[in-house]
Amino acid sequence: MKNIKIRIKEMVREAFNKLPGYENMEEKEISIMPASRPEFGDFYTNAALKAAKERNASPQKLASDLCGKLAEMKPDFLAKAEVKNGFINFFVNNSVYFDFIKNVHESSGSVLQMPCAGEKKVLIEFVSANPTGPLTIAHGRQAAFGEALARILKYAGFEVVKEYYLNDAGRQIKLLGQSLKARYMQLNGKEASIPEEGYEGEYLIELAKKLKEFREQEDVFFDRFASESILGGIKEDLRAFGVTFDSWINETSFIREGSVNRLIEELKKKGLLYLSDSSWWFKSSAYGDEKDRVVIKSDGSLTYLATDIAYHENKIKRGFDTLVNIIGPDHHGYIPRLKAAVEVLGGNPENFTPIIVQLTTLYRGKEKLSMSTRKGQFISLRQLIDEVGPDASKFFFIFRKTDSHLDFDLELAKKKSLENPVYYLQYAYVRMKHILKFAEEKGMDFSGMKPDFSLLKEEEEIIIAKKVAGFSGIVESVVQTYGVHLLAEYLLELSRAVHSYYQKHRVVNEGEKDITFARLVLINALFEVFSRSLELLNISLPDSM
RNA sequence: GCGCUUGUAGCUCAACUGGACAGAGCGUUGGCCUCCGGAGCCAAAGGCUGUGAGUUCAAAUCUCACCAAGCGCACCA
Repeated sequence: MKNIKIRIKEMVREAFNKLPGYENMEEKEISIMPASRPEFGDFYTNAALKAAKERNASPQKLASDLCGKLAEMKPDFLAKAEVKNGFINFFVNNSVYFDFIKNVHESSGSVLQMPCAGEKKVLIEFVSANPTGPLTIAHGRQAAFGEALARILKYAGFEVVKEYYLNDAGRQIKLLGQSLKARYMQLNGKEASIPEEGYEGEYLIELAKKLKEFREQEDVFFDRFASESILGGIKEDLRAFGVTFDSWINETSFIREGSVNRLIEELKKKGLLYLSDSSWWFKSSAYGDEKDRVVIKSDGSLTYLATDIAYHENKIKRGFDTLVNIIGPDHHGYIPRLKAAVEVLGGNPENFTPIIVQLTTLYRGKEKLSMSTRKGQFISLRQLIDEVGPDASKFFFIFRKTDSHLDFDLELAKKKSLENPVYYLQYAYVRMKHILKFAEEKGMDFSGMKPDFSLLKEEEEIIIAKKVAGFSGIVESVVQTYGVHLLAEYLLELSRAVHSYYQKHRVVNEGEKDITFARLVLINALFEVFSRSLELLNISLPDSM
């Protein structure tokens, strides 16, 4: 079944076509939006206001002309359309929503699977933390968001690849190796100190203990041992968190294959690199960056930007239409130069989509937990998972939009009360399951029956039917805006609908088989969208509490 | 000093990208347990959208200037 919004849109377009001077309205000129209050119907459009302005006409008159045409067309799904203040309000027949419920029932939910995105390849690069320390909660939020976004885009029909870019070369790894070596020496009773700007976290002491039985080692050994062990820990944490990657790609591979050097020569030939102060600069300022950036330092070594350019060339060559980079706010200054790189490499800068995920502040009740990565005082993602669990963590990370700073209260996340939205969700989920199970246990036989939705007249039942039908619209909004939190909010709305309905009306009544069946079908459809939404957000809920 | 993000009910946050009287949850106050799990439901109170101007039929949303918080401003990532 076609999305009700699309059907209204097509109808409005047709009505426009019947009015002289308004033929061939552009796609974006007609937007159909959910109404904000009941007296405005189910949906409304401001198309008349916009179109009239463009053409210096009276919006009121245009709106009522349009409405006249709509009335002539008499679409079966519309109860009425009326004009108010130049807006056109649409009142949809409730039967449309129940038809949809019926479809969900008959297809066992597969009608909910509706690709709406068209064929497009999307690369989502996220987390990409250096293997120099355990993942932090900042990475956790990025991981939770990236995974959910990937699932939703895939659901909508995109081809999606989740990728982790591994900085496994360079100064940071050296510093890490030296820090580990210092810890190792200390454990063996020798004088040694962590290098300037080195890593002081306790995790290196733990790692050094594992090395205790080894003899004196070369520096390279420490570099490799430290980064490989830490990477192993990162992978374990991600597994515990339920986040997976389709592809791991190493910085060193671009250096080893020579693609960095080749690319640098090409850019030199194109005049995009120049020599100054015995180092090579990328002309990023010509593409919107505030200044040019060094790619080869005066000592001859490469900056990270050099390999990043090679990496993004690689992304483009693999044929992705959209490049999503999920990063923390501390890297936002890096965006203009990467965008410049994408542009000179022949990619479309419009499709380069950086998403900045703002920081999370942890609270324990009222107490703010301060964090410093360098000193090694922080709550790692692993500690968070151990304390509040992966599912509650993921929900809290996801249900705020990415560009707002997040306050995460550990006490709240663990509370078993309705202050905690995760419990509210769980309870709704369990209630639905319980109803369905209860009905089954009663052994009522519905075989051969068709649900009669005309029996469902309660306000709460109509609300549920509308919410279920709204699922595809929510998915569509997420695809357009990358606002994953919209789906989390939708889940809370569904939960509210469940609790409210449950409180007022009994679903399973042995004496009234017809209405029981219709209600069960409704609850089942609701359960179906509920489960799918959870799956898209990568959150699992227990079957009982 | 410059740049990015944020500022909305007591608290945590929405507002479908410029739409109608700015909405939820928690908290507060007052009601609901014969009956599928009351870990719930219903109702009320609560707002000059940080401040001040501007753009237009229409601004929380766009422009400018201030104020406040966070983060950046390297031949570090």
